[in-house]
Amino acid sequence: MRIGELSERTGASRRLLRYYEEQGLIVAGRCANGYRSYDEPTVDRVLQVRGLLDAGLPTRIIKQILPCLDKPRTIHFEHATPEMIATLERELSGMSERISCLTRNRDAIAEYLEAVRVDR
Amino acid sequence: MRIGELSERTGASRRLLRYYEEQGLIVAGRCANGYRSYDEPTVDRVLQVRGLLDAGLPTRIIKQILPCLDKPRTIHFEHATPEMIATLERELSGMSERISCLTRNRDAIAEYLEAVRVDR
DNA sequence: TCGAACCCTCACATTGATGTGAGGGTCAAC
DNA sequence: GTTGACCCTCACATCAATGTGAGGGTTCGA
Repeated sequence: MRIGELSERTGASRRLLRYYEEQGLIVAGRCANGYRSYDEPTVDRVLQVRGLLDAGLPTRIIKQILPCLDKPRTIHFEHATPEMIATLERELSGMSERISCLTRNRDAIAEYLEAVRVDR
Repeated sequence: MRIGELSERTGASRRLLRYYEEQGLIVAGRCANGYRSYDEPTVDRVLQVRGLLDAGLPTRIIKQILPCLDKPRTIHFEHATPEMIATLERELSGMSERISCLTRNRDAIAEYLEAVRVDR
């Protein structure tokens, strides 16, 4: 699959896909003519990257933890260095915090909407 | 309270607090000498702003929705214009999506850590 | 009255994630 | 063989959120 199709299927612009590659988040093969070539799993990969980015993780961290998260869920122990684990733990608690904060605020908004709706 | 204390109590740099003010996210009174002066509730306000920012909302949206979210939980109906409600609904679903995405990824990380830990 | 520790504004720098455009190949169809 | 839809690299632009520093007041205690 070339970049155009990947872009369409993931919703990420071509530019962005090149950026992700530059950042080491995805890999692309090259055709004889220089065109990037992607395989099927890359679609999921991109979606996951976008999810993590959206979660507020910077590319540099995503790049680190991505190898642990790919499906099929093979556990890659070779990545499980102590630093890696520490990073994951840090991100894990950061994400949990973010989730609860996000949830709190979402609920507050929902509650507000509820109140406003009832009152109309 | 002056900016230094607010900074310490919220963890936001002085610079950042001035920025938030510039963006209309917080308000500051002024002492006779020109120093900014904050009241107690501003502490919570700043924390909430940081939460929302961290949740991925841009300052421009936060500024819009903040009036609806302040405690004490008075519902300000005057803000409940149709556009406001639409904005809130959009953000609400965006946040929900983000929450589930974040949760998925967090769980994946947790699972991985679990597996690695057990194996040691 | 001096210095430390505050505060102010202004303004330029940076980082991360993107957009956009220039200049230029590739390829398939017509 | 030309056109249109792709692709490439390079590089500059932008936006939000910050940092940083210059240049300069204010307050307060020793």
